[in-house]
Amino acid sequence: MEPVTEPTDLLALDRQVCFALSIASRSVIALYRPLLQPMGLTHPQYLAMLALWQHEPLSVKELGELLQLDAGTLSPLLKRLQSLGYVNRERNARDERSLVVTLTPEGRRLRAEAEKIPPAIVERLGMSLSELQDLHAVLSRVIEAARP
Amino acid sequence: MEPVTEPTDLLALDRQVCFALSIASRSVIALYRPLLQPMGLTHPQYLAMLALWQHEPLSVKELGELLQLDAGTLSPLLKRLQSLGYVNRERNARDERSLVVTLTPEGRRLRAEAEKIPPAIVERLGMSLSELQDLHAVLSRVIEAARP
DNA sequence: GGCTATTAGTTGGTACACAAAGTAATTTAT
DNA sequence: ATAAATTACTTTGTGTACCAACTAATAGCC
Repeated sequence: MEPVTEPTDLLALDRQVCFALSIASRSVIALYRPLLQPMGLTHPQYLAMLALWQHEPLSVKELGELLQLDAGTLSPLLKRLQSLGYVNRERNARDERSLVVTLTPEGRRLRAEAEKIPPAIVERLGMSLSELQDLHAVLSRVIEAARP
Repeated sequence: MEPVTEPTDLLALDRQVCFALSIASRSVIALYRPLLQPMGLTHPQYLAMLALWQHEPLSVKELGELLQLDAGTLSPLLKRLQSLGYVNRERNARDERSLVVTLTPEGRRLRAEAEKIPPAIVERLGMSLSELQDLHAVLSRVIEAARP
């Protein structure tokens, strides 16, 4: 019987970048889970909060551009953030189609808590900052390269 | 008004590795979508097929270890692969708890089609092989570092 | 001004991903 | 040999992701 995986096997699972990307993404998100749980946030919700802490107020459309998510994903996510008491959702008086998403005082307060997270993750990963910067740089290249 | 994002802002969206990881993963998967669609596969299903082409037969447990997915995710995914006619699912005669997942002739045939995908993706990304290898290496480090 | 096209969000459908509860088969410990 | 613990998988519930269809509001065009 010939070897199942030849040296040149293009389809070998362990050499697929897309496979490594999926697993790395899920693995790192899993590290956030216990840290986010006390705030009641999922990882995508945390990313939305990051965007709001930095750029509030934001419309659903703007948030979608920042997070590269479509409105169909964000719409229910924002409702959950609202029912958690972290954001307000109201129509834009100048353009009733548009939704203005803002932070509640509670949502703003959460920022101080959230600031503990990045260092905790870096510590948990135990990778050097320069390596993480490298990673960030390559990922940015990939994101740019994959842009439609 | 003070600048929204200070140079040292730990929470700036665009410097979060987890954010770049999520988007890169979703962006790359999006490149696969049009290539997988003719075969009727989603990206997670494609990864399961990769694992099977390389290691068939596999139990749900083994597949879960390879793909780092739990049985609750794989169970319905495999049923869909079965209804597509690509895999068989039958109980292991030696241990009735265990499911033996094998490829159908149709599933095995699909491999030839699938071999066109990796080069097409690499071409579409337009990144050098060495850069992709770097990426794969860093991602492997991250996956290892994040292991529980 | 009124018709058309575009835009912003919402809703519903499919498919993960993960946690937790449930089931049936097998191991282990007594 | 049997009760208890473990294991492999299934099922259910929640929350994304993405697509497509839909609604309502605005912008463009004549």
